[in-house]
Amino acid sequence: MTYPLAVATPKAEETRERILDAALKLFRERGFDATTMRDIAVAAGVATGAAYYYFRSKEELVMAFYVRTAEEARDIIPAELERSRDLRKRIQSIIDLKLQQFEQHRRLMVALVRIGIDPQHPLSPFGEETQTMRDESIEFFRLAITDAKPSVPKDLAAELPRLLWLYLMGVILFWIFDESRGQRKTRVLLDGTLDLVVRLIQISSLPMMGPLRKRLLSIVRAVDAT
Amino acid sequence: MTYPLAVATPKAEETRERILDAALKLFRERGFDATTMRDIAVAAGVATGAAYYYFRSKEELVMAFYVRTAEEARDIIPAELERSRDLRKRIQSIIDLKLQQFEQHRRLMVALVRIGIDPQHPLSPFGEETQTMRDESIEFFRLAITDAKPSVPKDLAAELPRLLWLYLMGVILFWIFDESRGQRKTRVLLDGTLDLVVRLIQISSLPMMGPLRKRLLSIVRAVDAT
DNA sequence: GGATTGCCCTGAACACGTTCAAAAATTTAC
DNA sequence: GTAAATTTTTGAACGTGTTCAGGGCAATCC
Repeated sequence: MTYPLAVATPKAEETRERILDAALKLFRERGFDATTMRDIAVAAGVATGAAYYYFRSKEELVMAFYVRTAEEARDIIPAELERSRDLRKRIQSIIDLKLQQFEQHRRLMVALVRIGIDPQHPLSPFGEETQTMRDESIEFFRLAITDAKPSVPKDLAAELPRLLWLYLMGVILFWIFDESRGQRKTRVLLDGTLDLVVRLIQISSLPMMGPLRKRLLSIVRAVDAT
Repeated sequence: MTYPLAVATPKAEETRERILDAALKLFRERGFDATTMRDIAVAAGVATGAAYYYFRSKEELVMAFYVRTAEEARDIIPAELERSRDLRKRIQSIIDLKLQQFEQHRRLMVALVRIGIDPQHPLSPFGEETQTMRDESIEFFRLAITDAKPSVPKDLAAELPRLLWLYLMGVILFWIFDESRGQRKTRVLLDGTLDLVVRLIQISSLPMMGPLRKRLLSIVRAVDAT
């Protein structure tokens, strides 16, 4: 594979950025499907095949946007988590940031989902290639629940970050397809389920709920095992 | 649109079946992506564009398979539900049948998911065009919970079928991408979560859980509202 | 039985994502 | 400073899903 993971020269980096920017601009204006690779090439002032030197596919251009947001989040989220110990607020702040980052390109995300839903695809958020990004994301949730109020039972704390990440994926998915004005439904869903999540964590901490919690955890672990 | 929803003559019906059968055979042998419309046409003994008289797209050929299974289920499921009053068994029997129907074409379902995940797409299971099928599927779950043991609280009974259908979609999704031997992980997930689902229904019936249940229901209703 | 209508099917043509051999530009080696 | 090697860029060509103007063919009408 001659695909450059790291771009060598500054000039190449500039070309790469120009192509990506042109692509995102057109995607936002006309949508993913209506934008052709030829359009992008013209807008970026390069030949038709140029984009394929930097990106493996049209879809990878969308993925590059996703990577950008992840890089941004790297600094913002830890700082944000410092601002409160409240479990609900912390979880919400992570989700809010993600949604905010995607806001400009909500429609575009459909294209990402179409890829992402297939774990065989190199760019899937569940696949191998994105593991680092995924782990980083999960780590944010681990950070969010440590020393939070209410506190999380120890056995649950091990698996909860992964579950919350899955919850985030679900919320994002819902949001992408939420055509209600200003995506109000997502707001409702988020408000409601966040309460529910925190409530369930509290309830599952009760002594009587030990068996139920253990059952849930054993499912998660069994399913997780490779 | 000149697309025929109902095929007129027996000859046309035969051609349609020949194209669909050829397509499914090739999909199963080589996979969805590796099979071209030209391959299908040759295998069915028709011209390249012929399939487009009966199916709007390559993807719709997969959808036609899905419709077939739904038609089969129409007779089987009600009979199956008669065999037991046990809530868990009833829910499981619906899910088991669906998975069994898809078994031969598990890999192919990835293509369906890629479409289905976008509610804008005419063939999405969440879209308008599939509403009848979806409603029918939800109706099976309503049938499953009526007069079942344990019994379901009345307010929950109104929304539960839809939630269970969503649960079914989730299990199918997991199963499609479950590459463990014989999809054992799905078995584990199903066993575990079915218990959990029934348990949660029981717990939510306790008087102390009224508020929590009401909260959950209000979320579901709010999100559901158009 | 000829004309008309409408269903069924054809296959060339189109637009697209993608590939690739080769050219151009740049960097490295001496 | 020139030659060699490497990186970057080109644009024609390929294979794909899909479209569409048209052609046969059977049923219906007069």
